[in-house]
Amino acid sequence: MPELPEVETIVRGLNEKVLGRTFIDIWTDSKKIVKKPESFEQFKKEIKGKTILKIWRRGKNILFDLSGNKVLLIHQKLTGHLLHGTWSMKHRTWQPKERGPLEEKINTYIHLLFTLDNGKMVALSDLRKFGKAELWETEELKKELSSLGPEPLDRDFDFEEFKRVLLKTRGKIKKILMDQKVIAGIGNIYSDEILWQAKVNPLRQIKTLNKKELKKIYKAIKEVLKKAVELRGTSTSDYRDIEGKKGFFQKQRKVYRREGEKCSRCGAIIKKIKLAGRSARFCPKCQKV
DNA sequence: TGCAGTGTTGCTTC
DNA sequence: CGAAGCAACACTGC
Repeated sequence: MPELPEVETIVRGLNEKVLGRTFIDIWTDSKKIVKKPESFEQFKKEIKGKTILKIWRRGKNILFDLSGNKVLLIHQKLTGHLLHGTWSMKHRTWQPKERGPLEEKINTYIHLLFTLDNGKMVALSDLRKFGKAELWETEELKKELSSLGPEPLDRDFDFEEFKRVLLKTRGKIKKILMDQKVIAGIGNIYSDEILWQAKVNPLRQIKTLNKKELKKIYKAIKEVLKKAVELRGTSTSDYRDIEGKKGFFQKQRKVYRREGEKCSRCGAIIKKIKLAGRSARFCPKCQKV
């Protein structure tokens, strides 16, 4: 569900709430969500008593640096929500900042619940159960994460680095932008928005892009992602932050889930097509093939 | 009613 | 090798 800006918002929120806290208990109703170590019991045993030193992000992965050289990795995939608050297990209820039908549902889909030493909790709610939690040794995790592409908002992700990673690949630009091994953190929403801003058609083959177009895509990556982080992510559907609050980027998205509407730049009708098994939205007039 | 679609990833198949 | 298809799972909307 969440891409880089949403995950960044969650990480910032968690850093404000749970830094220095110690895990005292873990509950699940769905042991399969824990992928590493293999048994949930082992996972629980190893995390209990560990203190949270720092929370950070690599691509769309949320990482809790723990005492004892361990790292807890959480990936929310399509429908995960990582939340902070207090729940009564008897009623499985949560008191989020906003109330509504989604919040009620989020409560029912809580499958992993960490209790902290101040009585607060961190919960992973996930309708489709694609999300995962893993416990790694710090050194092992470093190797695991090294297969990801560069962080697009890092200062050293400059135009040269962008060209270097992009021109190694072949295929359609939209698919490549979403490839986590090429650049980390971009998914369906932001690849659509980036390509609209750069005026590049999602079907364009990498090898046909000229320098001017590459430059525009590079610039759009930085600008769109930065803006989306500022606006705390996109909630066109069910994305929420750790307190249950919506983001604001949906108000200024240009193409994502806007098929049939007029392009704000040229007035043509936004089109939706199938690309690499996903839907892609773009303006057929200002993003010509 | 039934089936395509949904923000992800990784494995299998060709 | 790359590209495509699909599975993991559950719900919504046409």
